[in-house]
Amino acid sequence: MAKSPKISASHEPGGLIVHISGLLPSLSPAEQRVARLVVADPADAARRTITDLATAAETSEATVIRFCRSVGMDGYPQLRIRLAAEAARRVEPPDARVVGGDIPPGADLAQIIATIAFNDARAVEETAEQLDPAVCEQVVDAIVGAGRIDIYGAGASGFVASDFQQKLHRIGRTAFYFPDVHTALTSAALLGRGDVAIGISHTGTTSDVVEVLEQARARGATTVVLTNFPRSPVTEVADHVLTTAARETTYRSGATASRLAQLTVVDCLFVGVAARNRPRARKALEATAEAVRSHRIGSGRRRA
Amino acid sequence: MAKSPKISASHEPGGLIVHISGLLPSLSPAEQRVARLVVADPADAARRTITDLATAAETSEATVIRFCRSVGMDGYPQLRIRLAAEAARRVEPPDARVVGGDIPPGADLAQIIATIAFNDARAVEETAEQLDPAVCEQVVDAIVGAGRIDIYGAGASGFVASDFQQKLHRIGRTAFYFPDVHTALTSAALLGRGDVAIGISHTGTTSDVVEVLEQARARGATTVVLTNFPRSPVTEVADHVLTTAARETTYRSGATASRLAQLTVVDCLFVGVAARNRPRARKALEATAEAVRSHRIGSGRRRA
DNA sequence: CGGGCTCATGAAAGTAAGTTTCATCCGTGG
DNA sequence: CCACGGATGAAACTTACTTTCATGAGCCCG
Repeated sequence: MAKSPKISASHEPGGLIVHISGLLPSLSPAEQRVARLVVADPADAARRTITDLATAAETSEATVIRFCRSVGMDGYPQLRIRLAAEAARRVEPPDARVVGGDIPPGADLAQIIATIAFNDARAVEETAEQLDPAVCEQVVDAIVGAGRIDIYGAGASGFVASDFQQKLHRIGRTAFYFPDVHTALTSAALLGRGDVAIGISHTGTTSDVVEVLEQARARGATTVVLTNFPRSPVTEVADHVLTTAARETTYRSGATASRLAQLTVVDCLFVGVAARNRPRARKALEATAEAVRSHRIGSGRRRA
Repeated sequence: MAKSPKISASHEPGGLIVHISGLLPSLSPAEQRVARLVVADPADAARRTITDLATAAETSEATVIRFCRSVGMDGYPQLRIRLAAEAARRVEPPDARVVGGDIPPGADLAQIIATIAFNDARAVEETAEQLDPAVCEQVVDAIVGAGRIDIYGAGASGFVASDFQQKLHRIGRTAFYFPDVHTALTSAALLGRGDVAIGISHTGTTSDVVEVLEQARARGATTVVLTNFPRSPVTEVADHVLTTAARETTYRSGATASRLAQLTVVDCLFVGVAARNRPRARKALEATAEAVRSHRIGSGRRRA
């Protein structure tokens, strides 16, 4: 009953391929042919059926099975999935993505997508890393205790401001968003101690936002700003400064990365506020979700 | 005419799991049980035999096969090796961040921030991975050649629609965004061949968006939809389907991750369109940037 | 030089896995 | 109430995988 060696490959966390090529010389000729195919292109081998692989190696299925056993596998299917896993792992992302740089003129869409996504994801991650939880906490405190929350933002930041307003509203906080300076100033004039004014400005230089926060602060409201530039003019009129970390300098991509970063911060604040009063917030969310249900098609799953 | 848009599963470099969770709602109950097992632990699923998996999902082998086909695989073995590859690739962050899960009740803000950022960044990355450049290209073509572009989106998706409109407008494309159904329908009725109608709906079940696209399509316009669920009702009225890959199921975080994913896709399309006519787009961008300069404090530099 | 040995090998039999077919069941809308 | 269409699993079927076994090549020793 003296059978094949069967070198344990189960303790081969990283290198099945290495393992195989290591004991390649100890294999029989026919098995070596199989081994060489496998080592040459693991991913391809994983795709083949045993018969297919046997044919490619100019041998029989039996030999392939023997090969499997020789390298420590139970059988062909096991080898197959191990190979697939192995092959997948060694797909390095060495592709030098342009970090924060411009899209090269000749780029095709696949490249464009990769570059944009990379930068966008990066902006979100880096923003989170540099966000000061202590400041967030203070802002959350202010919002939770506020009688009223006014939110301002012009242009692209206006979307974010509006989003924030909608979120707070959905969990029952009294929040307003003003798209234009005049109504914003009017509203700010009516703020008082205990109220909160939040300004959003990517550059931190939007005069409208500065003016409104100034007004709000003069009335005794707590002022908060969300900007990418921690020393911009707007930070001078803010009690609390929250910053995003988008590197994007050009308007090339319409400042989407900074928008995403802003939305992420807003989301953090929102969840922070909601977490303060979980049951009530949950109930409010459910109620609002219910309200739009009639505009949905089908209650369960969709289509066939 | 009843052309159903193809759900590109063959093209799908990195996100089989994401792809599956996107399709989850469109699957039959028994298939959903299988899908859930697979998504929960791909590596484990890859190890199982079809009979084994069927038993675990309390169903028959036939259903597992149906599931394979539903997600675009040829059969079970193919699914298996793809799963193995997938599982191997995702080098899980050692830090046990809640992926797509809920924020634990006792969480402090630092945790909340980390969790949210992780999920948000993930949504962006995974969306990019599963985006089909070919479809994007077609959409870009349509936009570039369009006489007029109408964009629709309700609720949260409305922000994205509006953002898209603004972006296109800034580079000189004639684009409109309609916040309410009635004006949208009116506008859609005036579309014709060569025009483009773009609908944005996270769930894909927003009846307003479906109606509007239906109308637009009937008038001969090219219809495009951006959704998280590739087999939702809205995809039936779309010539081109673009999908996001946000796993977020609860409304806990106000669907921010899906919003970010949508914005990323919009950004890709925008850059794609702009890249078609670089000089003109650049000039347009500069002109619009100039237009808001007077609302900025300081002429150029900030900080000290 | 040849008998008996080992070992590699593939043909073929055998078993298990995967796939297809089909009858049944269930809910839906006329 | 019936017709219909979709979902589902049992079973037939096909393909893939595994085992068995006979063959034959090399090879050592008589």
